[in-house]
Amino acid sequence: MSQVPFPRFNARAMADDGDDLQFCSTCAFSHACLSQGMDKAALMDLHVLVEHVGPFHAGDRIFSEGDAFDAIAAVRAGTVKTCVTERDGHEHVLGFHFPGEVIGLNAIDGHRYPCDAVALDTVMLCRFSFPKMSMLAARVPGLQRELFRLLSRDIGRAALLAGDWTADQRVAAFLVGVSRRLAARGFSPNRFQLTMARADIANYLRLAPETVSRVLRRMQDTGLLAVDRREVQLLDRAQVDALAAPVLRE
Amino acid sequence: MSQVPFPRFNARAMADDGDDLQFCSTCAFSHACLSQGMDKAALMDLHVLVEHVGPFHAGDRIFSEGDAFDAIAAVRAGTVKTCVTERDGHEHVLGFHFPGEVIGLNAIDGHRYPCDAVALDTVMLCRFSFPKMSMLAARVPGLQRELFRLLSRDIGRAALLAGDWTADQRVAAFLVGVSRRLAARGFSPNRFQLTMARADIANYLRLAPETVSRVLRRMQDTGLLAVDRREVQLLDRAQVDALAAPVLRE
DNA sequence: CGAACACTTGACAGCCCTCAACGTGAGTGG
DNA sequence: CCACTCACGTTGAGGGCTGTCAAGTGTTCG
Repeated sequence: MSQVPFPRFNARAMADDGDDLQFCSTCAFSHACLSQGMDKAALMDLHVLVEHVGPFHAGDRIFSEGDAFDAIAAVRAGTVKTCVTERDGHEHVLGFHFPGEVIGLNAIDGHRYPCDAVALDTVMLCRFSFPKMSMLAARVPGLQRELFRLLSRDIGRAALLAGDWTADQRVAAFLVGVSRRLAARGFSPNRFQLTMARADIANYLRLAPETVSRVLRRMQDTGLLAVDRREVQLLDRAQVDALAAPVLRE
Repeated sequence: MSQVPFPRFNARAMADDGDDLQFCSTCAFSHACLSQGMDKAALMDLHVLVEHVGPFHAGDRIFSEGDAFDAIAAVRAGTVKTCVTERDGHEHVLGFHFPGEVIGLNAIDGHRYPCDAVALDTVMLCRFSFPKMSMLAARVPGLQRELFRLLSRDIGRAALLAGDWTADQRVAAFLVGVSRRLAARGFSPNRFQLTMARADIANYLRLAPETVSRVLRRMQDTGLLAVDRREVQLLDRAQVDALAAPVLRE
């Protein structure tokens, strides 16, 4: 759990990046970058803005609550957990962030990060200076739209788990959510590895770890899925979807 | 519960508006409008953008889930409830919006309103065309910053009630929140009228109406507050604050 | 005055948390 | 190769908070 500063641009890391175009296609800003409306000069400006940082390793702190905010970041590889720590030391998991997703948006108001971000495995990031990005957004309507859209979407997402759902509905919604987000990156939607511990899942869903265990056991016994340690296989996708539907509002 | 379209600018209503400057000082965009950095021409542009709409009356629908999104609105007077209706007809209250606060921000992503907005009493609004406001924001850095800030803040707010708090903590946090927001508009922080029904409060807090009743009764019995129908008086502010503190992260 | 509605109060049950013990797999050192 | 350790996960028993159901009270409005 070593403290790692949010490092600046690392020339060595970038040299290893491989195909930048392919990278962009999975990035949260791909819509903005690749939209036909955006002129070449602006696109170049955005790419110059990017700083590739990492790797972070499991347990590394990417930023901490209270740190001065000056950048948002897109996850390029790995999984990031965002959480807050109560005064009594108890931790609240706010969310998990997979490749292509953006962290730090909730820090714009307040100019400080309102939560910690922790790497769950080996994480690579693309860092964007927010002041610079704001200036660019003023010149590039497509980028401004994209930022507004990402921010707006997170408002709705945060409200999803606020309902008074049962433990089964919550777990099902979590699994469906992970499945969809991984599938969007080309992974198998019905068989995947969870990168986070049971305790993290439980904490995120506002359940006890024991309850998550019991729900997974019950779902396995009824043939909805197969679980082997952190590998999950959705056997009866229709049933799981049906359980998750009210939570996801479908 | 009559269906009312989101009306266009009403010249008669505006004629009754009184002091526009005072109005602006309580508006969510006052920071943007009154900031010294904003040039006169841009300020005028923003004012021209405003359409005063209303009045809406208790039960009137301001917009409905699925309506095409083209405007956000600042509440000028009254209280607005935002909510979604499940397939089974059950309603989920997402939030209450007091004068000076903005509704519609969560509609930017998706281009449709993701929830209903209902007037709880007599409501007056200031309507801003979002496409026009975006264009203006590109020219006026202060306005773009303000929009980013409002969006970012709502992400954090939505996550507040997602924790696994007790009924007492939830009710206390609700009362403290209302108190602060009303106080910011110049009302008494320790004695105020709730504009929403118990059922709406309970629904918003994910509790049963009976539980809200019981908690209020208990708090009254222990001297924390006095309740008379919808009038609430905070008698032991320190205790109520202490109960609400973990929910509000203080 | 009566009806509709909002709110309150009480009894009971159910879901999930807490506490405790046990099982399992990965890493380590002998 | 095996024993040990430790973190993680699972399983079981019991209790508390809150939801549900039901009935009663008070207020507003026609």
